[in-house]
Amino acid sequence: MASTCYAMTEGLHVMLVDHDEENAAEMVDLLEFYGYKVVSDEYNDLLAKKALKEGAYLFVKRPLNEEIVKHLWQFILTKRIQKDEVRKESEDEYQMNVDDIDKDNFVGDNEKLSGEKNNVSDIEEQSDNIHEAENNIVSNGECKLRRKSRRKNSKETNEGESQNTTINKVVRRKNCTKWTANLHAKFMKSLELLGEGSCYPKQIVEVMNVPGLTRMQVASHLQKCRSDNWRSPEERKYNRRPSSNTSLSDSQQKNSFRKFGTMPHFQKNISQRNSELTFPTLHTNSTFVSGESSTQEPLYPPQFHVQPHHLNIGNSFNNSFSSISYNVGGVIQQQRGVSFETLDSSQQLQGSIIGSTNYRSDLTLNNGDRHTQNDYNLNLNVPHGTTYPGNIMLFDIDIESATCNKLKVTNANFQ
DNA sequence: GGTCGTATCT
DNA sequence: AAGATACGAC
Repeated sequence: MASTCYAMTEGLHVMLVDHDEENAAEMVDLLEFYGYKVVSDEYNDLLAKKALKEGAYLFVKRPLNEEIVKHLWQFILTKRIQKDEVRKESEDEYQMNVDDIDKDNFVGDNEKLSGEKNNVSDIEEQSDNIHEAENNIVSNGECKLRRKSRRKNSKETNEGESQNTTINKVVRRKNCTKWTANLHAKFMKSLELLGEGSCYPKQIVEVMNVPGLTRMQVASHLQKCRSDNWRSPEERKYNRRPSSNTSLSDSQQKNSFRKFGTMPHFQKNISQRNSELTFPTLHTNSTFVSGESSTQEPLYPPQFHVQPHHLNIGNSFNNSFSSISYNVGGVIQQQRGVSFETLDSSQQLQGSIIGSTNYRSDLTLNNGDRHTQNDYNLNLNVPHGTTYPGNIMLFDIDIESATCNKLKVTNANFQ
């Protein structure tokens, strides 16, 4: 690789989709020369605006100028640095709170956290989602250890060997997950999919397929919903509920027997909320480099429309997407375990070629032999005998982390 | 040892 | 009061 910027572009996985195979091949060559994978198509100001608004890092007019390609990484890196700084600030704030609480009790744990922070600051190798996930994992792990430790100490206390276990009683609360209407809608839809009697937190987490969202968080939310003690932020804003008569009192809960896998009984506004899950649609050809969405924004799936022959291009990025499997010409069916992105895409974009990326922890989404656990799936579902005008999008995909779902890529429709 | 539902905490 | 955590049960 002759480029001096190769060191900077090497870690950036960019995906190119173009209807013009020949042109795409050239672009691939050029971008690969600089360590990317890429594309381009018609330039459109409105589309550019929307793409940028939707989180694209850069909207590039075709043909790609070599200088732009050469320095493409700077746009991505700038965004990443900005996001990293914001994240670091919030983490510092969080760390201050933790220090206030823990001071002397959890020196070891704080050191552990500091280690995490060092990793977090490494923007070349890490991304937001994986950080959230890791933080959760660490947090949960610590929680479990604390719990076991407390149980053990409790046991010891009962046996008269230890007298003071309060040192382990310090609780470090992690940052709260904001259950937005959108996230809740996803949650509710997963409940619908799983069905009455099968609504278990673990399954819900898997179906929701939201990176960083933990089973415990879902369980907590499920508890709130089952007792009808959760309202969307909008509802909270406009009508404050008088002290609850609707939810079960503690004594009532104690007296009732455990019901496993039950679905929350309240279903209001589900359809309305579901509408928030529809994805932005563009009706022009496009070329853009995708960015990442913030954690609080709706999780739009990466979607793209390609011609079947783009799979040839796909082969060109096979090498760099070794963990990605392709499912060509398949029909997306509603089935347990399939993420909503796929379901919604199939429902909304019938007859279209749909590509979506999904990060799943342990569920198999397609029949691809190359699918392995903890991999990304890239499904290109292409109706047979259909041709489409071209479209080009650039995805910034970090294979080493769970960034895929955070990519907010505006899909485009071609008629 | 993992997950569940419920109780309790912040 | 939302969301995290603790905890006993399975």
